[in-house]
Amino acid sequence: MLKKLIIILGPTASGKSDLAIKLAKEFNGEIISADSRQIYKEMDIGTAKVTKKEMDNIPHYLINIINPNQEFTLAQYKKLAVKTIKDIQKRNKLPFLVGGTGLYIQSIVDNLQIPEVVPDKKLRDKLENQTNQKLYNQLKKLDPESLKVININNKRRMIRALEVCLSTKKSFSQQRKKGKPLFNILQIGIKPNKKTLERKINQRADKMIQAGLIEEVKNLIKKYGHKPYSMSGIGYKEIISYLEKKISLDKAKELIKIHTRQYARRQMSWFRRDKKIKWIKTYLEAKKIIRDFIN
RNA sequence: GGGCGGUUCGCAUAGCGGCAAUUGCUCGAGACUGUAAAUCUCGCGUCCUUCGGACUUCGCAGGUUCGAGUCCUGCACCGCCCA
Repeated sequence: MLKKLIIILGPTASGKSDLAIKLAKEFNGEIISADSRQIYKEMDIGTAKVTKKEMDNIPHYLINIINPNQEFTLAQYKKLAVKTIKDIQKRNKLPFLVGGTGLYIQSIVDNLQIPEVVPDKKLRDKLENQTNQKLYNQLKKLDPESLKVININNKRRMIRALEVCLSTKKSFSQQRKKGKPLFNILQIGIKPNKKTLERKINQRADKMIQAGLIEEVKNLIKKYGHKPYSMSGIGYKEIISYLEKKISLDKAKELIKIHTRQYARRQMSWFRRDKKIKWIKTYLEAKKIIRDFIN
């Protein structure tokens, strides 16, 4: 008998965190974050982390787990998340996986079998210097199937596919498999209407600036420089451009809003694929679905 | 009042006689298994089921031409300079 897991997902700024906290209070739950940016310590304002106070004594996991100059991967996330969820279940609490990183969520929902090939920096650098056409030709030989899913212009993903092929001597596409379900899962999605979401996104961006996003970015640059991958997130890259005097503050704000909107769109296009998601509008709807699910 | 320069798909931009018209952004749709807030693809005048075809477009009104976004004339609006 699989143990139960509730997933709360939705586009950025849709109110997932608030909803999840309320639900966790209601159902004796604890929260595991599924957010690829909130894993970083010291990146609080720009990633819209909930504050200690907002957490309202509900334990939150997988937030603030690594430094901004460290690397983090899907495979690590999956291991940590599964372990954390099981741990919560062992203590007879209801785990709530909450976030907007579609791939992270899918790794749990579909129990993705991630090829155990650790990123090989040297190989990646070497491949990085080759032309896309060359990488494409090589992939065509080693794993033609993968080209159905990877475009010739997508160097990053061609490199990963080659990395897996070369290291395992097997094709990458053969190894992208789903495992047996790990949990009995209920997926709840928040789908705000477009106008509302756009308004919330804009308001949140302005609030971030007021709350000291610029200071946060300055401090991060001082400690880690502006090169780490963590600084490529929305809200950070734009403020960096502003601090480097490439754009005005108004322009930076505008770009943050645009990029966030585009991100929300990409998230929705990811979520739309999963027909198991139950889309809701209100807390009460969510509460009812969960009640039915756990009884 | 005079002299230039401009007016092209939401915004910006190309176009100097064969064009439904370039490019970037926005916007819309989509892909996604160890970087995923990343990376990448497609679409974007209207209509037709398609390779494709039909129709309407480049400030407005005329003109030249087989053919005009492109040349000519007039008008309107915007920008800069001289008064």
